[in-house]
Amino acid sequence: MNWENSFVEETDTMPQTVPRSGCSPPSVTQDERAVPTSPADLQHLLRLLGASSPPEPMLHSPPNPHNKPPPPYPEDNNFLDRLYDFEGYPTPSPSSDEGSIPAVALQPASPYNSLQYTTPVYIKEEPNRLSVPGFSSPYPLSPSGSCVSYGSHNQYASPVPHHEEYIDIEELLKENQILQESVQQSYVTPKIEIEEPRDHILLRSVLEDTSFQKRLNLRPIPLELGTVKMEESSGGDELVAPDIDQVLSMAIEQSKRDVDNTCTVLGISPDPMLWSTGDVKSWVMFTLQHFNLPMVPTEYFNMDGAALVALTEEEFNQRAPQSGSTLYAQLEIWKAARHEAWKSSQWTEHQQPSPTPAPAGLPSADDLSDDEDSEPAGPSASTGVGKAKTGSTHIHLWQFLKELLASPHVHGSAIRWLDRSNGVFKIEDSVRVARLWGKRKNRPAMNYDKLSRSIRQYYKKGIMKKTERSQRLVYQFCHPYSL
DNA sequence: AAGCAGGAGATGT
DNA sequence: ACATCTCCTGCTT
Repeated sequence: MNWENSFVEETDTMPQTVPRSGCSPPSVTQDERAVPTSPADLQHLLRLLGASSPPEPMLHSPPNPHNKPPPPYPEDNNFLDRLYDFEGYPTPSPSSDEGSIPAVALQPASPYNSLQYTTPVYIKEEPNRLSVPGFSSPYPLSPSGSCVSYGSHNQYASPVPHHEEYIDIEELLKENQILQESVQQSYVTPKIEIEEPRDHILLRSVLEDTSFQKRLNLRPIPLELGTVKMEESSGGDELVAPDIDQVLSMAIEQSKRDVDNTCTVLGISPDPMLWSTGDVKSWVMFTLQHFNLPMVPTEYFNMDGAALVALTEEEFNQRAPQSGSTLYAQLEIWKAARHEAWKSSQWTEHQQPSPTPAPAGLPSADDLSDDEDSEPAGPSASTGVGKAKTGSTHIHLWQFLKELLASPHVHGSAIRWLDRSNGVFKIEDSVRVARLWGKRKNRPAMNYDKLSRSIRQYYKKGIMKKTERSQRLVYQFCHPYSL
């Protein structure tokens, strides 16, 4: 593995011929974030149920008396910072010309259930709702954890909770596991049927039990999600029976979005069946990083997506003794998410023509998976914060390449430094790099031929130069640009 | 076949 | 105006 490049990106010190984009702090005001207080609790609930949420290790797992999160990734503590920077999260950029979000509204990936967390899970009564993770970002329904602050980005840190309680959610998790198994089964043998709310029975029964609200000192959850409004002071606290369908659909939608966002970050298809060997390795590395699990040699996962999907949990554990179960569980989530995406696409086609992912198990199309940065389909999207759609299309190619280079754990199989100090890098997977670039610039027809033409334009601009010994797919930044 | 080099017009912001 | 994007021809690996 060549992941040892753990330098700190310093794009902000680079010459800014054009303002960087997508890095302005999302000047979020309370009004903008028209999210009801109670859905914050709902988000917690969804996380408990493993609907999909980032691991948020410091928020939901281990009780940390010092309120100081452990370093997310031992090999590269700046990884998350950079990843979030890449996603348009606040980086002190002197020349941000827009307060918008990158086109790919990248959110921390996290299609992840909570099965692997055996430690008690926190549920918090958050006096300051605005800081509840997932709602302090401009992406109302998105991931949770996006704004978790590592390092310097503490302006988005979650406040110290006033009080916390533990609950035992083993039962919920068990239910969730069963639920997932059923979903997985239906993935394996996809049938053309619309059986929407017939499944999830266990989840439904759990959700219908509102006693947890009192038990956990939570605010009641008014699931008038279609007309979500922020009514902070009016405190609509009357108990409303949760609409299970909406909770479920929120959970599923969230799961799909998280998966899709990870796809954007990694440049892979949302359907594991379509993954190439490189995709599989990227996903494995990313997931291990994401869960703070020990790295394993990528050769252990030298297989394509179809082979990966076919692995049993035991086989995962053989390859990665300490993390096989987690990887396996995550893959299950991905499968389920694809299945759900496919199912919903089956009947949204009749409702309204909206671009939906290619059906899982029907890999007729290519794996472009351009659906990831779609606006949050969740209810709170109706409040008009929607600026995530067309974000940082102004980014320069050289900046973009440096972004990729700055996340070797994520993109190391696509592009990596050969000589960091001299700015020499190599594109290992030209197709993927071009695909990522095309997504970022919203240019679906982008390919490496065009991308490389743009790189060549940099020769006479003094941004890049030819390497001494010309090698295929090897380029070199001119001095100040490589810093 | 894939990549490299560079001209030239088109395009989006 | 600028930074690509797109298409192209010819060359190299």
